[in-house]
Amino acid sequence: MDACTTLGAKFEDWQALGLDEERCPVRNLLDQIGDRWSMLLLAALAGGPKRFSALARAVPDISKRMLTQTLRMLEVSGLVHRDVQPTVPPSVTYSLTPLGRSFAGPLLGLVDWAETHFAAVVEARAQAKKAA
Amino acid sequence: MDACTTLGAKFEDWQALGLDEERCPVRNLLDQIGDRWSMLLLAALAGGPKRFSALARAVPDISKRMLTQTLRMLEVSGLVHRDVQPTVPPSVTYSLTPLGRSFAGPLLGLVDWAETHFAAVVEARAQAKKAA
DNA sequence: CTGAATCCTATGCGATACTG
DNA sequence: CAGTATCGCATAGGATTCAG
Repeated sequence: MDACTTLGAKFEDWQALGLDEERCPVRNLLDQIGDRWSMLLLAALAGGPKRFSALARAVPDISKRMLTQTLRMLEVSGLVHRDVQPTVPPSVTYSLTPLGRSFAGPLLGLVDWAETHFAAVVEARAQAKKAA
Repeated sequence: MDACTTLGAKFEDWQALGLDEERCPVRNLLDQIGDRWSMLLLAALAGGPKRFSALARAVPDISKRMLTQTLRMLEVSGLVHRDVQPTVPPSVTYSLTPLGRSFAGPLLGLVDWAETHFAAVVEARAQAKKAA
C-alpha cells in the first residue's frame, strides 16, 4: 500500500469523525504550524539553541511581534524551550524540546520534497500563465 | 547525522541565500500549502478522484469560494488535475497529478507525527494553561 | 537585549445571491 | 452541478513606541 492510498484511507477516517478542529490531530497541527513562520523557526532552531536576536537575524523578514508571538505558541505547545538568563541586559535562549526535535524528521521530508520538485512546480506555473 | 542536524544544516544554506521568497523552495512551498485548506484537500484527493460537490461534502466547513480558489491554486502549481465533462448539468472531477501523488509521502509523514504526538501537545498546552 | 502595548492596514475567508 | 461576483467582517501581521 503506497503513501497515497494510506493517506486516502486516513482521510476517510477523519471524515467519519467529522473532521473536528479540536479532536482531529491533523486539523489541530495545521492550525498550529500552518502559518508563515512556525515551520521556518523550527528549522532555524534545528541546528541548535539560538538567542532571540539571533533568530531575528536568521529570518530577516519577520517582525519582532510575530517572532515573539510564534515562539510563545511553539513554547505553549511544548515544541520549544525558553531559557531566560536573569542578567543585565537579559539574555533569552530558545531551543527545541525533545518533542520539537521529533518533528524534524517529518519536516525534513517536506523540505526534501520542496527542493526536489520545486523546478516542476515553477514549470507548471509558467505553463498555466502561458495558457492564460 | 540525524534529521535535526540535517535540517539545521539546510537552514544555514537557505540563510546564506537570503531566504528569498521567490527562490527558496521551502518559503515558496509554505506560501502555497501553508494555508488552512491545501493540505487537507490534497489528503482528500489522495484516495482517488472526486467531484466538486464530493469535495465540498468531504470537508464540511469549507466555503465554495475557498474550495474553488484552493483547487485553482493547486491546479496552477501542477498538483491537481481538473477534468471537465461538458455534459448538462456539468460534471467536474478533480484528481492528483503524478506530482501531487509524489507529495503524499511527505504529507503522510506530517500526519503520522500529528497522530503520534497529539496527546503530548495537548498535555503541554494544559500544563502551560495551568501555570498561567 | 528582550520583549509588551498600541495602532493601523491588508486580506483571508465566509455569506449570500446570481449564472450557464 | 459547478462555479462567479460582490460584500463585509475578523484577524493576521507590520510599524512604532515604551519598558525592565
